[in-house]
Amino acid sequence: MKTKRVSIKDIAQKVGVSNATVSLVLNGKEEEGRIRKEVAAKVLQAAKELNYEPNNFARGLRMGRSNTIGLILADISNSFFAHIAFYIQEYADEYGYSVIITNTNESGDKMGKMINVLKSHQVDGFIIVPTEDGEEDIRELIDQKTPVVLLDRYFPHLPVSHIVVNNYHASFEATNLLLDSECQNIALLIYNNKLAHMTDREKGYREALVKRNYYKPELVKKITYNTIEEDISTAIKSLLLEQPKVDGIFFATNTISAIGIKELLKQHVRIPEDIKVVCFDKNEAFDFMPFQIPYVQQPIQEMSRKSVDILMEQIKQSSAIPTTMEMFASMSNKS
Amino acid sequence: MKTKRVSIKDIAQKVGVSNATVSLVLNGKEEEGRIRKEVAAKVLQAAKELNYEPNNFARGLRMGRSNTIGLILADISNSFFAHIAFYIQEYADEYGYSVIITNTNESGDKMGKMINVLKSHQVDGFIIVPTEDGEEDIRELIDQKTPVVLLDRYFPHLPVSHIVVNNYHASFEATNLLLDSECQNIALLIYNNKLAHMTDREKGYREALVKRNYYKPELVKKITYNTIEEDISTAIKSLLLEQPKVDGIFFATNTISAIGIKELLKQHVRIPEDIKVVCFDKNEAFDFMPFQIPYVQQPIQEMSRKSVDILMEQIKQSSAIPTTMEMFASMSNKS
DNA sequence: CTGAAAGCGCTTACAG
DNA sequence: CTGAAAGCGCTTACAG
Repeated sequence: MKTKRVSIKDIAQKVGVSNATVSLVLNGKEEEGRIRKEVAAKVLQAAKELNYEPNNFARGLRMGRSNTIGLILADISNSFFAHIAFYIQEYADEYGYSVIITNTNESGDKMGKMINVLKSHQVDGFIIVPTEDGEEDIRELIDQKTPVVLLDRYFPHLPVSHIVVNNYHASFEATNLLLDSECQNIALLIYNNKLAHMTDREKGYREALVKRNYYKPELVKKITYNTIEEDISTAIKSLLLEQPKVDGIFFATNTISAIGIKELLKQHVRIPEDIKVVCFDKNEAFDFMPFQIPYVQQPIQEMSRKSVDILMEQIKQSSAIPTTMEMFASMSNKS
Repeated sequence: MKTKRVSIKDIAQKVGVSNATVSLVLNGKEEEGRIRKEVAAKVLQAAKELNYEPNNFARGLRMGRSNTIGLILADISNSFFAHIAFYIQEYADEYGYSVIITNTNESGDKMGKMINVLKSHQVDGFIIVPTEDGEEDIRELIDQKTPVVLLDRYFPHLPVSHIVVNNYHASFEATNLLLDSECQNIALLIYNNKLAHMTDREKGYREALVKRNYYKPELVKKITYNTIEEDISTAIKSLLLEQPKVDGIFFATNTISAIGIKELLKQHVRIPEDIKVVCFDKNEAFDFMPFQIPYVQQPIQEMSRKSVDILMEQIKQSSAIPTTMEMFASMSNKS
């Protein structure tokens, strides 16, 4: 059994003042409440002695705010998102906010559920990496005027703040990198997924190739998240049979690249001699390769910070216009 | 501005019953409160129509429970811990609990701070991967009778539930694996850290070697977390100068192994021809190596589940005796 | 079978 | 400069 909580009342009794005075002092509003310095000191002293800890429930109930934000990630075990979680927590802390992190595993059902869980915890706002079929859930949040910022992914028709990289541009650059190294038959492995950040990536790839007349639709392989291993294996095998030979591959995500490169090695493809490779996002494993793998480097830290900043903005002034930030990624080999 | 919240009172008014009735129905206590079926149906109907969402603050304030547990990790960007977070969230959900995840980055100061943050959120209990200097903070929690379960690490003199693998045994086995492959000069890279799980690992290594008269203290290299890159690089370089030549290395953690292997490759050491390697915990990068790396495989999923089970036990029956579980890790190459 | 009422701990407008 | 009091939304013992 927890020992009985110490409440403001206990402090008030001990010092011999009213609850109001204690509350004012504890919240650093002595000025405003014009409390005498000595009284304030006594209160603080007593609070420390009694080991007082505020009850956030009572406070939240009264104030209608929780000083907590909900972070909904699509896959917490992906290092890209794990780092995002890490930074967001850091920055939120600077605002005096804590973060409840939850995970959807790319399931739309779970996203709806997580939103409800977090709502019932009275979070003041959301930072969400939405799932493919999550548009309706996000729309509901907006309708309810809940502060929300989307991160990494967005829905083009939804008036909601979002922080993303310019995926089109990043993919265009990544593809150009392959073109510049003399590749002519460049494949793309990408999720079979309607989210705009994904279609933007495909578009960047396509336009870079079209521009040089190298675009071949049959070299675009779509991967389904739930059957990722098999799909990638099948895709790679089929690409290796193509004529003329595939000499470059652009992997459109972190996870796809990890599995894809593994499969290439398994098929005894030499990188980069046989096939050159470019990836979206870094994978830790790249460090261990005997060859260098260029990748699109998203500014994770800045994205995290901005998403917190914008959310705080929205929480403060409740009528905020959606703010959108598109950041530019850099290529790992040029920095 | 958020649209005004729908409260129990609104439902009560709409249906024409009292708050009590609504509350009973909403909590599935119609039986207990012997509410008429029709009334219950009406209430549920109205709740749905009004889009009612319970206010957890009011509930928590009233009940003195939050149905939330606090998870404090030492390093959320380490995939070992990221997976733990993932599973704990899953299992907690089965109990109807949500999880607030926070991160200490191995800093004891931050751990104390996080405990306070979570307390102020009225979590019902803690699952903690403690930092080296966190013993006092944990002791305080115990003194306050707060339900707490330590995970992955523990303090031998603290009467507190903990779930760990038998680190001694796992390291003993790992070292034996090297011995069985004819290694005679086996080095250890391990954190310079007094936590029992670390010293147990060193002990397992040492005793396996002592038993065969191969123990050489100079082959044990201590790494400091904050200067990990330099320390490992220095350690590896110095090991490569040893005579007789080092022919095996045991890396005592996930992160150490990742950086250590990177350094070995950089020094053009061939694995396993020149030096055989065994690691504690899997690193994703291992999949990409042209060689197999045996590693100690902790039962992450079971550890996560047990830690939730035990915490729930403690939360329910508040006087619970500390429960300790020591699980056995397996070697990756034997399963 | 259902309602009226108390109270969880806090903050804040108001009165003095 | 400080206190008394209301009220946030819920649950639950009690009365009927």
